[in-house]
Amino acid sequence: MRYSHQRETIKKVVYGTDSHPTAEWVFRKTKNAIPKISLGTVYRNLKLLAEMGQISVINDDNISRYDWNTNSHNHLKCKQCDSLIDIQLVNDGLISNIKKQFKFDVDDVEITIIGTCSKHIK
Amino acid sequence: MRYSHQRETIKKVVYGTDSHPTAEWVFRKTKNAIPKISLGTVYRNLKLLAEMGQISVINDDNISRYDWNTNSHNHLKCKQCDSLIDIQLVNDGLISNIKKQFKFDVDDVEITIIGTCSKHIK
DNA sequence: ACAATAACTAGGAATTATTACTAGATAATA
DNA sequence: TATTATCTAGTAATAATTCCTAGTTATTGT
Repeated sequence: MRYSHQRETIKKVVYGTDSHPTAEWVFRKTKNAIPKISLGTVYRNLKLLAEMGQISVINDDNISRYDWNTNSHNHLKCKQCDSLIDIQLVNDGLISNIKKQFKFDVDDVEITIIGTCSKHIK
Repeated sequence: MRYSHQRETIKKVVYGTDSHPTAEWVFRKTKNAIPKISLGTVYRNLKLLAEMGQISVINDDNISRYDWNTNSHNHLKCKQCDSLIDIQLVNDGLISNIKKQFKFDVDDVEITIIGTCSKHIK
């Protein structure tokens, strides 16, 4: 893998936000630094960065969002403002339980709590 | 809402499988009964059935899959065979914990366990 | 420093999943 | 059974993403 200015910039953009941005958002943001960058380049490099384990991909309502936080963690998703908030739930026992109960080898546990965040509870 | 033969057939197709099928799969299956049915009709009716709470929609790797089981439940997702298996995890306390800790009103808890199912563990 | 070259990019075309549109068909109703 | 509002087939449009290609750039050996 060769160094690329585009890829480094894209990575910095993703690392610079907690908003779990879409490819489109990363594209617009990266354009500030590299006006001639193309959307395809953004997609290709987001994919590469994910494959290298430098960012992670979140599947949200059939569109991909990206996250600098590659540690296993969970999300609160607010239906009002569509924001994703990182949280850390402890699943001690859950994984070994699943393994025993279903003979299923667990790689990751994805938990998304859907609801209304504090800003939108009236 | 008027009765429609197409919609009833689509509903039966979804209710007839545990495989969490895609729209495309439902389309092909429904064609056996109604050869002239169109893909758009399948999509429209899957959406209507979901809005009426008669089926539920699962977001899997940026494509929608449908489920007759509308009770809140969780999934084991096997990376090898791409199958989704229904499971029921008890989250006693989790919801009230989230509510207290984050002032977040919980509607639903989505849990997907990613890994390898018994068929593919060697 | 320079040439060779493999990897990378911009730009646009292609693909995939899904939704929108419209003229004609059909279920409900009176 | 005539009316009408809803539904369908077929097709066009849209959105997110990937693919393709000629030209550009980082790297490596000289």
